[in-house]
Amino acid sequence: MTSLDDPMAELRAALAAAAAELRGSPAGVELRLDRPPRPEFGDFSTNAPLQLAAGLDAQPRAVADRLGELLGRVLGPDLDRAEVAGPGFLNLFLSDRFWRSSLATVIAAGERFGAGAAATPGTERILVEFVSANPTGPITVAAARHAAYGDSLCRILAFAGHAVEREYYVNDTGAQIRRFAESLAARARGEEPPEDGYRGTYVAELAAGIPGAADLPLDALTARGVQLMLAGVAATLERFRVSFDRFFFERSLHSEGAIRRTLALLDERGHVYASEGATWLRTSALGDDKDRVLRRSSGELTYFAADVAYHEEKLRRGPDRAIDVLGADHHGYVARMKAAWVALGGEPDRLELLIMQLVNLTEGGRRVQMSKREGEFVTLDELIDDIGVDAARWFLLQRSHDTTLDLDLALAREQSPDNPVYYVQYAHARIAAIRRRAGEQRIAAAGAADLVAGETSLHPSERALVRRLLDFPSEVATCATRRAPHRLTAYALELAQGFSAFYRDCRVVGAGEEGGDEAFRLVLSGACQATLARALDLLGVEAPESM
RNA sequence: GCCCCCGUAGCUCAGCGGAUAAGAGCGAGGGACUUCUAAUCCCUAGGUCGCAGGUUCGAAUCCUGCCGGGGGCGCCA
Repeated sequence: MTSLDDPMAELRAALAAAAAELRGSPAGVELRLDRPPRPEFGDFSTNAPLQLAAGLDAQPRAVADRLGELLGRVLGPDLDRAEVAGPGFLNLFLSDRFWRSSLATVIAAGERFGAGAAATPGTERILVEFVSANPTGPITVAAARHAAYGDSLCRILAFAGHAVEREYYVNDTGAQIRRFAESLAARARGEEPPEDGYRGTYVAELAAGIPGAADLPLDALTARGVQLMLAGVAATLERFRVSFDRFFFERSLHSEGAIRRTLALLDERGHVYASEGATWLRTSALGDDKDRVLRRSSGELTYFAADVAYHEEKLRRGPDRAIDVLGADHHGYVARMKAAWVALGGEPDRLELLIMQLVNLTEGGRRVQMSKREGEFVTLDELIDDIGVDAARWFLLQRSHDTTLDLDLALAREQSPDNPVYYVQYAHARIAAIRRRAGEQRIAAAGAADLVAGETSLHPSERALVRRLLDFPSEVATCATRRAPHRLTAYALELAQGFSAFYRDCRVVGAGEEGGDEAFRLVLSGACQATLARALDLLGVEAPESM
């Protein structure tokens, strides 16, 4: 997106131009345009005078005065007035001409509105690994949160202009897998799984789906079981609108000697030593609180060793950045992986390890129990059957990834305005209804109209709605850089609220007779609908035409 | 023993790379419109931003300590 597609970027540029005139080159200072809490403080406020005053050795309020004048010259009729406030803030009141031409800019940008926001800091090739749940059982609600988060993050990063690769790491070897296979074998023979095995009923069902399972060698049964389980997992994720570019199998690291090569490489670089019969990686030299075992005294490789090799492989593929979305139980693992990454020659900042917090399901305030041990856990399939994909994704995305999330099934099921996802979808559907009512002719006429030339004074609800629309590009950029899809749920809700208020105050179809501007309102509704649809798409939630 | 997350209105939570005067939804109370989808909107009440220090012209936001809640780790995967 160029600044020509983003009215706020143009406004910021105008501010920078005025500041530059005051001071030459405003290098090193961040000139911010904030949204004041109340309309009396204007449409936007800036701390620029405070920032500039220090370098100019002048009173901030005097600087604010002069900046206001300069800005008036740069913005011309777009600026209604500028007021100095507090210690040296400048409150800006934009004119209807600004709102009108801004809407025209948004419409001209079309599909590009809000896209490519990452261009300024630079686009990157980003490898995102998420879910990576062991193929020993169905996707749980905790993993569902990973799926929703990782997928939405990828959508946002891609929309912001990055090249994103989505990857699922499959732990298809090791002790857990062995227990899984043994449980399958037991079920196939009609026996109970071993004490430390997997006891869920799905194991028996899976075993029943493997011809001759009771007589297969354990290796073959393992391969078949993992394959079937993973197919089920992928199908569930597909249903949840989550897809991957690549499933990476841990087994391939063993069979192709990648782990051995990685260990040799680390040894060459002097990061490895032997002690107590085990082989260790000296992670403590790189920020970890102790060294970590790569090969146990028994000769067995650790899970960590495989993961180091996996990251060596990632590093060799040459992405600008790798993001690992990990479970809460992996937080102790962050320091050692980061150390390994650096030992492998990676730049520390190019590996991001994001820790997801847990999900609690509640039902009207009561906690719903989830116990994987007993095989009585809520699966993603069950969650989708209960509340639907849209509600599930929305509620799982609503909170920051690093905070514990309570999902109220009763609320998520509800089809009422109390339920935010329905509220937002309803606003979208309602706009669709208005446009159907208007008909193609009026919409075409509105599209051809000169919005800026409109004479009528805008209703406050119209201005407020345009302003919320203009927030979209920077909101997307923030969501991308802070890896924070949850902010988009808040934005979508605010935009929907803005539309609902506008809808109440302003007749759209046939507005001309009541003093409003039908063309402007049709175009505004359309832009609002498109932006709601885009925000929902980035969250992986559908935007219905009718409800 | 070590580590992570959280503590903001009655409830659920945004905000937390500092900045004028703290936000939303639900719940509570009051009201509007009788429509282009009432699956709506507006107003009111309600907060020592866990506590105590510190940095700063300025802290819910950054730092330190403490208290309370949740969770994790310690050649498991």
